[in-house]
Amino acid sequence: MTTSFTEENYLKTIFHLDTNKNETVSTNALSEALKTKAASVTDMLKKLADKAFINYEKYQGVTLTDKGKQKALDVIRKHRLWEVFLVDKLDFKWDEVHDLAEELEHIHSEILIDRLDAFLDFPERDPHGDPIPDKNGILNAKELIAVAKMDIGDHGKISGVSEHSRDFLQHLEKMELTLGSEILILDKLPFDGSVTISVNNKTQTISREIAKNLLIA
Amino acid sequence: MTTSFTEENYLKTIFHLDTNKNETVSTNALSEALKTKAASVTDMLKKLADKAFINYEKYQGVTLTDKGKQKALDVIRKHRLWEVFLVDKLDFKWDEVHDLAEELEHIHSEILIDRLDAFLDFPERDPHGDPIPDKNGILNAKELIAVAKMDIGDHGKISGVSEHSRDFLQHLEKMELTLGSEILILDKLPFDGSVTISVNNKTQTISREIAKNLLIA
DNA sequence: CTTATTTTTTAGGTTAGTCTAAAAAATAAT
DNA sequence: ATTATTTTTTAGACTAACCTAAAAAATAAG
Repeated sequence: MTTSFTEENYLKTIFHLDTNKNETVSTNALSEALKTKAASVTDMLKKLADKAFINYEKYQGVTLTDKGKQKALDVIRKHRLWEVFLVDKLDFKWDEVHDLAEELEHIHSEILIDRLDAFLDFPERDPHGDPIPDKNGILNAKELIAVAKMDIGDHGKISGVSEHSRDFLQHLEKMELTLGSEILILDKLPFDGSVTISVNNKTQTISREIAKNLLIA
Repeated sequence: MTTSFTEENYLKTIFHLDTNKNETVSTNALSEALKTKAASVTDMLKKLADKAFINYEKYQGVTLTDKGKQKALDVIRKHRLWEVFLVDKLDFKWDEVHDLAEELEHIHSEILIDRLDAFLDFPERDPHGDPIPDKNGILNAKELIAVAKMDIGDHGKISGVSEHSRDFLQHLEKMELTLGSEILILDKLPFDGSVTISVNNKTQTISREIAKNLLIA
Protein backbone atom coordinates (compact mmCIF):
# COMPACT_ATOMS: atom_id res chain seq x y z
CA MET A 1 0.00 0.00 0.00
CA THR A 2 1.41 3.36 -0.97
CA THR A 3 1.49 6.11 1.60
CA SER A 4 1.73 9.84 1.10
CA PHE A 5 4.23 12.14 2.73
CA THR A 6 1.47 13.34 5.06
CA GLU A 7 0.18 9.90 5.98
CA GLU A 8 3.69 8.86 6.87
CA ASN A 9 4.09 11.86 9.13
CA TYR A 10 0.90 11.04 10.96
CA LEU A 11 1.92 7.41 11.48
CA LYS A 12 5.37 8.36 12.67
CA THR A 13 3.95 10.93 15.06
CA ILE A 14 1.40 8.51 16.48
CA PHE A 15 4.24 6.04 17.02
CA HIS A 16 6.34 8.60 18.85
CA LEU A 17 3.49 9.84 21.02
CA ASP A 18 2.56 6.28 21.87
CA THR A 19 6.01 4.87 22.63
CA ASN A 20 6.56 3.83 26.23
CA LYS A 21 3.17 5.09 27.22
CA ASN A 22 1.16 2.36 25.58
CA GLU A 23 -1.95 4.43 25.64
CA THR A 24 -4.30 5.67 23.02
CA VAL A 25 -3.16 8.87 21.25
CA SER A 26 -5.62 11.77 21.35
CA THR A 27 -6.65 13.96 18.44
CA ASN A 28 -5.43 17.02 20.30
CA ALA A 29 -2.01 15.56 21.01
CA LEU A 30 -1.60 14.85 17.31
CA SER A 31 -2.94 18.25 16.40
CA GLU A 32 -0.30 19.87 18.57
CA ALA A 33 2.56 17.65 17.50
CA LEU A 34 1.79 18.06 13.81
CA LYS A 35 0.86 21.74 14.05
CA THR A 36 -2.36 20.97 12.26
CA LYS A 37 -5.86 21.85 13.42
CA ALA A 38 -7.80 19.14 15.25
CA ALA A 39 -10.48 19.07 12.57
CA SER A 40 -7.89 18.20 9.95
CA VAL A 41 -6.50 15.50 12.18
CA THR A 42 -9.91 13.90 12.47
CA ASP A 43 -10.18 13.79 8.68
CA MET A 44 -6.83 12.08 8.34
CA LEU A 45 -7.57 9.61 11.14
CA LYS A 46 -10.61 8.41 9.22
CA LYS A 47 -8.47 7.91 6.17
CA LEU A 48 -5.75 6.05 8.04
CA ALA A 49 -8.38 3.87 9.69
CA ASP A 50 -9.86 3.06 6.26
CA LYS A 51 -6.42 1.97 5.15
CA ALA A 52 -6.10 -0.17 8.30
CA PHE A 53 -3.06 1.67 9.61
CA ILE A 54 -4.76 2.65 12.87
CA ASN A 55 -7.52 1.55 15.23
CA TYR A 56 -9.85 4.46 15.55
CA GLU A 57 -13.16 4.96 17.24
CA LYS A 58 -14.75 8.36 17.49
CA TYR A 59 -13.76 10.31 20.57
CA GLN A 60 -11.54 7.44 21.75
CA GLY A 61 -8.18 8.37 20.28
CA VAL A 62 -6.08 6.01 18.18
CA THR A 63 -3.54 3.21 18.33
CA LEU A 64 -1.45 1.84 15.51
CA THR A 65 -2.31 -1.50 13.97
CA ASP A 66 0.59 -3.89 13.27
CA LYS A 67 0.57 -2.64 9.72
CA GLY A 68 0.69 0.96 10.92
CA LYS A 69 3.49 0.21 13.37
CA GLN A 70 5.44 -1.45 10.58
CA LYS A 71 5.08 1.58 8.34
CA ALA A 72 6.01 3.97 11.16
CA LEU A 73 9.14 1.94 11.92
CA ASP A 74 10.00 1.97 8.25
CA VAL A 75 9.86 5.77 8.17
CA ILE A 76 11.83 6.00 11.40
CA ARG A 77 14.46 3.66 9.99
CA LYS A 78 14.85 5.92 6.97
CA HIS A 79 14.98 9.03 9.10
CA ARG A 80 17.70 7.69 11.37
CA LEU A 81 19.82 6.22 8.59
CA TRP A 82 19.76 9.53 6.74
CA GLU A 83 20.79 11.26 9.95
CA VAL A 84 23.79 8.94 10.23
CA PHE A 85 24.66 9.67 6.62
CA LEU A 86 24.47 13.43 7.14
CA VAL A 87 26.65 13.36 10.26
CA ASP A 88 29.12 10.61 9.35
CA LYS A 89 29.60 11.36 5.67
CA LEU A 90 28.62 14.97 5.11
CA ASP A 91 29.98 16.33 8.40
CA PHE A 92 26.77 17.87 9.67
CA LYS A 93 26.50 18.41 13.42
CA TRP A 94 23.97 16.38 15.40
CA ASP A 95 21.82 19.44 15.97
CA GLU A 96 21.59 20.24 12.25
CA VAL A 97 20.21 17.06 10.76
CA HIS A 98 16.66 16.71 11.97
CA ASP A 99 14.83 18.86 9.44
CA LEU A 100 16.75 17.46 6.50
CA ALA A 101 16.06 13.92 7.61
CA GLU A 102 12.38 14.85 7.85
CA GLU A 103 12.47 15.40 4.10
CA LEU A 104 14.72 12.51 3.15
CA GLU A 105 12.73 9.96 5.14
CA HIS A 106 9.92 10.17 2.60
CA ILE A 107 11.96 9.03 -0.39
CA HIS A 108 10.29 5.79 -1.37
CA SER A 109 12.81 3.11 -2.19
CA GLU A 110 13.58 0.02 -0.20
CA ILE A 111 16.70 -0.75 -2.17
CA LEU A 112 18.02 2.76 -1.68
CA ILE A 113 17.70 2.54 2.06
CA ASP A 114 19.18 -0.94 2.24
CA ARG A 115 22.17 0.20 0.19
CA LEU A 116 22.53 3.24 2.39
CA ASP A 117 22.41 1.00 5.44
CA ALA A 118 25.26 -1.11 4.03
CA PHE A 119 27.23 1.97 2.98
CA LEU A 120 27.01 3.25 6.56
CA ASP A 121 28.05 -0.18 7.85
CA PHE A 122 24.74 -1.08 9.44
CA PRO A 123 24.73 1.45 12.28
CA GLU A 124 22.77 0.51 15.40
CA ARG A 125 22.03 4.06 16.51
CA ASP A 126 21.57 7.47 14.96
CA PRO A 127 23.62 10.55 15.96
CA HIS A 128 21.33 11.13 18.94
CA GLY A 129 21.67 7.59 20.20
CA ASP A 130 18.24 6.51 19.00
CA PRO A 131 18.15 2.88 17.86
CA ILE A 132 17.74 2.20 14.15
CA PRO A 133 15.14 -0.46 13.27
CA ASP A 134 16.46 -3.17 10.95
CA LYS A 135 14.79 -3.79 7.62
CA ASN A 136 12.12 -5.87 9.34
CA GLY A 137 11.34 -3.10 11.80
CA ILE A 138 13.06 -4.81 14.71
CA LEU A 139 14.88 -2.67 17.27
CA ASN A 140 17.93 -4.54 18.49
CA ALA A 141 19.73 -1.87 20.50
CA LYS A 142 19.55 -2.03 24.28
CA GLU A 143 17.50 0.43 26.29
CA LEU A 144 19.36 3.46 27.59
CA ILE A 145 18.82 4.93 31.04
CA ALA A 146 18.46 8.62 31.93
CA VAL A 147 21.08 10.19 34.20
CA ALA A 148 18.19 11.23 36.44
CA LYS A 149 17.39 7.57 37.12
CA MET A 150 20.92 6.55 38.01
CA ASP A 151 22.26 6.36 41.55
CA ILE A 152 25.31 7.92 43.18
CA GLY A 153 28.37 5.90 42.23
CA ASP A 154 26.84 4.58 39.00
CA HIS A 155 28.79 5.16 35.80
CA GLY A 156 28.48 4.54 32.07
CA LYS A 157 28.91 6.03 28.65
CA ILE A 158 26.87 8.94 27.33
CA SER A 159 24.93 7.29 24.53
CA GLY A 160 21.85 9.25 23.65
CA VAL A 161 19.30 11.97 24.33
CA SER A 162 15.54 11.85 24.74
CA GLU A 163 15.04 15.45 23.69
CA HIS A 164 16.12 16.56 20.21
CA SER A 165 15.72 20.33 20.15
CA ARG A 166 18.64 22.30 18.74
CA ASP A 167 18.83 24.36 21.92
CA PHE A 168 19.28 21.30 24.06
CA LEU A 169 21.83 19.68 21.75
CA GLN A 170 23.87 22.84 21.43
CA HIS A 171 23.81 23.24 25.20
CA LEU A 172 25.18 19.72 25.66
CA GLU A 173 27.85 20.44 23.10
CA LYS A 174 28.89 23.53 25.01
CA MET A 175 29.11 21.57 28.26
CA GLU A 176 31.14 18.86 26.52
CA LEU A 177 28.50 16.28 27.24
CA THR A 178 28.99 14.49 23.94
CA LEU A 179 28.19 10.97 22.88
CA GLY A 180 30.83 8.47 23.88
CA SER A 181 32.13 10.26 26.97
CA GLU A 182 32.33 8.32 30.24
CA ILE A 183 30.19 9.70 33.04
CA LEU A 184 30.17 9.09 36.80
CA ILE A 185 27.38 10.14 39.18
CA LEU A 186 28.87 11.95 42.14
CA ASP A 187 25.83 13.41 43.86
CA LYS A 188 22.10 13.94 43.48
CA LEU A 189 20.50 16.98 45.05
CA PRO A 190 17.01 16.27 46.33
CA PHE A 191 16.06 19.96 46.40
CA ASP A 192 15.88 20.62 42.65
CA GLY A 193 16.79 17.23 41.21
CA SER A 194 20.09 18.46 39.84
CA VAL A 195 22.94 15.97 39.56
CA THR A 196 26.66 16.39 40.07
CA ILE A 197 28.68 14.36 37.61
CA SER A 198 32.20 13.80 36.42
CA VAL A 199 32.91 13.76 32.70
CA ASN A 200 36.36 13.98 31.11
CA ASN A 201 37.86 14.46 34.57
CA LYS A 202 35.74 17.56 35.05
CA THR A 203 33.13 17.88 37.75
CA GLN A 204 29.95 19.79 37.00
CA THR A 205 26.36 19.97 38.10
CA ILE A 206 23.58 19.57 35.59
CA SER A 207 19.92 20.48 36.05
CA ARG A 208 17.16 17.95 36.53
CA GLU A 209 15.91 18.79 33.05
CA ILE A 210 19.21 17.82 31.49
CA ALA A 211 19.57 14.76 33.73
CA LYS A 212 16.20 13.53 32.51
CA ASN A 213 17.12 13.83 28.85
CA LEU A 214 20.70 12.60 28.85
CA LEU A 215 20.86 8.84 28.32
CA ILE A 216 23.56 6.41 29.43
CA ALA A 217 24.38 2.86 28.30
CA MET B 1 10.97 32.15 -3.87
CA THR B 2 9.88 28.65 -2.90
CA THR B 3 8.99 26.19 -5.62
CA SER B 4 6.90 23.06 -5.40
CA PHE B 5 7.91 19.64 -6.58
CA THR B 6 5.64 20.09 -9.59
CA GLU B 7 6.83 23.57 -10.50
CA GLU B 8 10.40 22.33 -10.43
CA ASN B 9 9.52 19.50 -12.78
CA TYR B 10 7.95 21.90 -15.23
CA LEU B 11 10.97 24.21 -15.19
CA LYS B 12 13.39 21.33 -15.61
CA THR B 13 11.37 19.92 -18.48
CA ILE B 14 11.13 23.27 -20.25
CA PHE B 15 14.88 23.59 -19.91
CA HIS B 16 15.49 20.14 -21.41
CA LEU B 17 13.08 20.67 -24.28
CA ASP B 18 14.61 24.03 -25.02
CA THR B 19 18.30 23.12 -24.84
CA ASN B 20 20.20 23.44 -28.09
CA LYS B 21 17.04 24.29 -29.95
CA ASN B 22 16.67 27.78 -28.61
CA GLU B 23 13.06 27.90 -29.59
CA THR B 24 9.88 28.45 -27.69
CA VAL B 25 8.51 25.30 -25.98
CA SER B 26 4.94 24.38 -26.88
CA THR B 27 2.17 23.39 -24.52
CA ASN B 28 1.80 20.07 -26.29
CA ALA B 29 5.48 19.24 -26.04
CA LEU B 30 5.32 19.82 -22.31
CA SER B 31 2.10 17.90 -22.04
CA GLU B 32 3.73 14.90 -23.66
CA ALA B 33 7.00 15.13 -21.75
CA LEU B 34 5.26 15.49 -18.40
CA LYS B 35 2.46 13.03 -19.14
CA THR B 36 -0.02 15.67 -18.12
CA LYS B 37 -2.97 16.90 -20.15
CA ALA B 38 -2.47 20.08 -22.15
CA ALA B 39 -5.19 21.88 -20.18
CA SER B 40 -3.30 21.25 -16.96
CA VAL B 41 -0.10 22.48 -18.54
CA THR B 42 -1.79 25.75 -19.48
CA ASP B 43 -2.84 26.21 -15.85
CA MET B 44 0.68 25.70 -14.62
CA LEU B 45 2.19 27.95 -17.28
CA LYS B 46 0.06 30.80 -16.04
CA LYS B 47 1.28 30.19 -12.54
CA LEU B 48 4.93 29.98 -13.56
CA ALA B 49 4.55 33.19 -15.58
CA ASP B 50 3.02 34.92 -12.54
CA LYS B 51 6.08 33.90 -10.56
CA ALA B 52 8.33 35.23 -13.34
CA PHE B 53 9.95 31.88 -14.07
CA ILE B 54 8.84 31.87 -17.71
CA ASN B 55 7.89 34.20 -20.54
CA TYR B 56 4.46 33.16 -21.64
CA GLU B 57 1.99 34.57 -24.09
CA LYS B 58 -1.17 32.73 -25.01
CA TYR B 59 -0.77 30.36 -27.94
CA GLN B 60 2.91 31.33 -28.30
CA GLY B 61 4.64 28.72 -26.17
CA VAL B 62 7.14 29.53 -23.45
CA THR B 63 10.78 30.33 -22.76
CA LEU B 64 12.52 30.41 -19.41
CA THR B 65 13.43 33.72 -17.83
CA ASP B 66 16.88 34.01 -16.27
CA LYS B 67 15.30 33.25 -12.95
CA GLY B 68 13.60 30.18 -14.39
CA LYS B 69 16.81 28.99 -16.03
CA GLN B 70 18.62 29.40 -12.74
CA LYS B 71 16.05 27.31 -10.92
CA ALA B 72 16.07 24.63 -13.61
CA LEU B 73 19.85 24.39 -13.46
CA ASP B 74 19.64 24.13 -9.71
CA VAL B 75 17.30 21.14 -9.98
CA ILE B 76 19.48 19.57 -12.67
CA ARG B 77 22.54 20.04 -10.49
CA LYS B 78 20.81 18.22 -7.67
CA HIS B 79 19.62 15.46 -9.95
CA ARG B 80 23.06 14.80 -11.38
CA LEU B 81 24.90 14.97 -8.08
CA TRP B 82 22.47 12.47 -6.56
CA GLU B 83 23.05 10.20 -9.55
CA VAL B 84 26.79 10.32 -8.94
CA PHE B 85 26.19 9.50 -5.29
CA LEU B 86 23.98 6.54 -6.15
CA VAL B 87 26.46 5.09 -8.62
CA ASP B 88 29.77 5.94 -6.95
CA LYS B 89 28.82 5.36 -3.34
CA LEU B 90 25.83 3.04 -3.30
CA ASP B 91 26.87 0.87 -6.26
CA PHE B 92 23.80 1.40 -8.38
CA LYS B 93 24.16 0.82 -12.11
CA TRP B 94 23.84 3.77 -14.48
CA ASP B 95 20.52 2.50 -15.78
CA GLU B 96 19.01 2.28 -12.29
CA VAL B 97 19.43 5.76 -10.93
CA HIS B 98 17.16 8.03 -12.92
CA ASP B 99 13.88 7.54 -11.07
CA LEU B 100 15.48 7.78 -7.67
CA ALA B 101 17.28 10.98 -8.62
CA GLU B 102 13.92 12.35 -9.81
CA GLU B 103 12.77 12.12 -6.21
CA LEU B 104 15.98 13.22 -4.52
CA GLU B 105 16.39 16.30 -6.72
CA HIS B 106 13.47 17.95 -4.94
CA ILE B 107 14.99 17.91 -1.47
CA HIS B 108 15.35 21.58 -0.64
CA SER B 109 18.69 22.37 0.94
CA GLU B 110 21.54 24.28 -0.54
CA ILE B 111 23.95 23.24 2.15
CA LEU B 112 23.05 19.58 1.71
CA ILE B 113 23.82 19.67 -1.96
CA ASP B 114 27.04 21.63 -1.51
CA ARG B 115 28.22 19.13 1.09
CA LEU B 116 27.25 16.27 -1.18
CA ASP B 117 29.20 17.93 -4.00
CA ALA B 118 32.29 18.10 -1.80
CA PHE B 119 31.80 14.53 -0.55
CA LEU B 120 31.73 13.33 -4.16
CA ASP B 121 34.84 15.40 -4.90
CA PHE B 122 33.17 17.95 -7.17
CA PRO B 123 32.38 15.69 -10.11
CA GLU B 124 32.14 17.34 -13.52
CA ARG B 125 29.75 14.80 -15.06
CA ASP B 126 27.04 12.43 -13.92
CA PRO B 127 27.10 8.68 -14.65
CA HIS B 128 25.67 9.30 -18.14
CA GLY B 129 28.31 11.88 -18.99
CA ASP B 130 25.99 14.84 -18.55
CA PRO B 131 27.74 17.92 -17.17
CA ILE B 132 26.94 19.00 -13.62
CA PRO B 133 26.26 22.72 -13.17
CA ASP B 134 28.29 24.32 -10.39
CA LYS B 135 26.56 26.06 -7.51
CA ASN B 136 26.11 29.17 -9.63
CA GLY B 137 24.48 27.20 -12.41
CA ILE B 138 27.48 27.34 -14.71
CA LEU B 139 28.26 24.37 -16.94
CA ASN B 140 32.02 24.01 -17.26
CA ALA B 141 32.35 20.65 -19.00
CA LYS B 142 33.17 20.58 -22.70
CA GLU B 143 30.60 19.61 -25.31
CA LEU B 144 30.60 15.97 -26.36
CA ILE B 145 30.14 14.83 -29.94
CA ALA B 146 27.93 11.98 -31.18
CA VAL B 147 29.58 9.00 -32.89
CA ALA B 148 27.26 9.66 -35.83
CA LYS B 149 28.93 13.02 -36.37
CA MET B 150 32.49 11.72 -36.34
CA ASP B 151 34.47 10.81 -39.44
CA ILE B 152 36.32 7.66 -40.42
CA GLY B 153 39.65 7.57 -38.63
CA ASP B 154 38.46 9.77 -35.73
CA HIS B 155 38.89 8.42 -32.23
CA GLY B 156 38.11 9.40 -28.67
CA LYS B 157 36.80 8.23 -25.32
CA ILE B 158 33.21 7.16 -24.76
CA SER B 159 32.01 9.86 -22.38
CA GLY B 160 28.25 10.13 -22.40
CA VAL B 161 24.85 9.37 -23.86
CA SER B 162 22.09 11.62 -25.11
CA GLU B 163 19.34 9.08 -24.51
CA HIS B 164 18.74 7.83 -20.98
CA SER B 165 16.22 4.99 -21.30
CA ARG B 166 17.01 1.83 -19.40
CA ASP B 167 16.71 -0.21 -22.59
CA PHE B 168 19.35 1.83 -24.34
CA LEU B 169 21.74 1.86 -21.38
CA GLN B 170 21.42 -1.87 -20.82
CA HIS B 171 22.02 -2.45 -24.51
CA LEU B 172 25.24 -0.44 -24.38
CA GLU B 173 26.30 -2.39 -21.32
CA LYS B 174 25.77 -5.64 -23.16
CA MET B 175 27.85 -4.43 -26.12
CA GLU B 176 30.59 -3.28 -23.74
CA LEU B 177 30.19 0.30 -24.86
CA THR B 178 30.84 1.69 -21.40
CA LEU B 179 32.01 5.11 -20.29
CA GLY B 180 35.75 5.52 -20.47
CA SER B 181 36.45 3.06 -23.29
CA GLU B 182 38.52 4.26 -26.26
CA ILE B 183 36.69 4.16 -29.56
CA LEU B 184 37.90 4.39 -33.18
CA ILE B 185 35.68 4.97 -36.21
CA LEU B 186 36.51 2.39 -38.89
CA ASP B 187 33.71 2.85 -41.38
CA LYS B 188 30.40 4.64 -41.94
CA LEU B 189 27.75 2.98 -44.08
CA PRO B 190 25.73 5.48 -46.08
CA PHE B 191 22.87 3.04 -46.64
CA ASP B 192 21.46 2.92 -43.09
CA GLY B 193 23.81 5.24 -41.24
CA SER B 194 25.34 2.42 -39.23
CA VAL B 195 28.94 2.80 -38.07
CA THR B 196 31.71 0.25 -37.73
CA ILE B 197 33.89 0.92 -34.71
CA SER B 198 36.67 -0.61 -32.71
CA VAL B 199 36.36 -0.68 -28.91
CA ASN B 200 38.54 -2.74 -26.59
CA ASN B 201 40.24 -4.27 -29.62
CA LYS B 202 36.93 -5.61 -30.83
CA THR B 203 35.32 -4.53 -34.08
CA GLN B 204 31.57 -4.18 -34.25
CA THR B 205 28.92 -2.32 -36.18
CA ILE B 206 26.40 -0.16 -34.37
CA SER B 207 23.14 1.18 -35.73
CA ARG B 208 22.58 4.80 -36.68
CA GLU B 209 20.28 5.12 -33.67
CA ILE B 210 23.05 4.12 -31.30
CA ALA B 211 25.65 6.19 -33.14
CA LYS B 212 23.45 9.25 -32.66
CA ASN B 213 23.13 8.76 -28.91
CA LEU B 214 26.64 7.69 -27.99
CA LEU B 215 28.82 10.68 -27.12
CA ILE B 216 32.58 10.97 -27.38
CA ALA B 217 35.01 13.44 -25.82
C1' DC C 1 -8.79 32.61 -49.28
C1' DT C 2 -11.92 29.83 -47.40
C1' DT C 3 -12.40 25.34 -45.04
C1' DA C 4 -10.47 21.62 -42.27
C1' DT C 5 -7.31 20.19 -38.79
C1' DT C 6 -4.46 20.76 -34.98
C1' DT C 7 -3.15 23.21 -30.93
C1' DT C 8 -4.23 25.77 -27.05
C1' DT C 9 -7.20 27.77 -23.85
C1' DT C 10 -11.45 28.23 -21.02
C1' DA C 11 -14.98 26.39 -18.11
C1' DG C 12 -16.30 23.48 -14.74
C1' DG C 13 -15.22 19.35 -11.76
C1' DT C 14 -12.22 16.09 -8.68
C1' DT C 15 -8.99 14.82 -4.85
C1' DA C 16 -5.78 15.46 -0.92
C1' DG C 17 -4.92 18.11 2.69
C1' DT C 18 -5.84 21.99 4.97
C1' DC C 19 -8.88 25.64 7.37
C1' DT C 20 -12.91 28.07 10.39
C1' DA C 21 -17.12 27.88 12.74
C1' DA C 22 -20.51 25.40 14.88
C1' DA C 23 -22.42 21.09 16.87
C1' DA C 24 -21.88 16.99 19.68
C1' DA C 25 -19.68 14.11 22.98
C1' DA C 26 -16.74 13.46 26.90
C1' DT C 27 -14.84 15.14 31.08
C1' DA C 28 -14.54 18.14 35.06
C1' DA C 29 -16.60 21.15 38.61
C1' DT C 30 -19.73 22.60 41.56
C1' DA D 1 -26.45 15.18 39.06
C1' DT D 2 -26.68 19.07 36.71
C1' DT D 3 -23.85 22.70 34.64
C1' DA D 4 -19.54 24.29 32.66
C1' DT D 5 -15.50 23.31 30.14
C1' DT D 6 -12.71 20.91 27.12
C1' DT D 7 -12.15 17.77 23.36
C1' DT D 8 -13.59 15.96 19.20
C1' DT D 9 -16.32 15.76 15.21
C1' DT D 10 -19.20 17.60 11.39
C1' DA D 11 -20.19 20.92 7.84
C1' DG D 12 -18.74 23.83 4.47
C1' DA D 13 -14.86 26.18 2.09
C1' DC D 14 -10.11 26.85 0.24
C1' DT D 15 -5.73 25.72 -2.69
C1' DA D 16 -2.72 23.04 -5.76
C1' DA D 17 -2.60 20.07 -9.28
C1' DC D 18 -4.98 17.43 -11.98
C1' DC D 19 -9.00 15.98 -15.24
C1' DT D 20 -12.82 16.13 -19.38
C1' DA D 21 -15.42 18.54 -22.68
C1' DA D 22 -16.11 22.38 -25.36
C1' DA D 23 -14.64 26.87 -27.36
C1' DA D 24 -11.20 29.70 -29.59
C1' DA D 25 -7.03 30.56 -32.00
C1' DA D 26 -3.38 29.15 -35.04
C1' DT D 27 -1.87 26.43 -38.80
C1' DA D 28 -2.38 23.57 -42.86
C1' DA D 29 -4.86 22.09 -47.04
C1' DG D 30 -7.59 22.45 -51.01
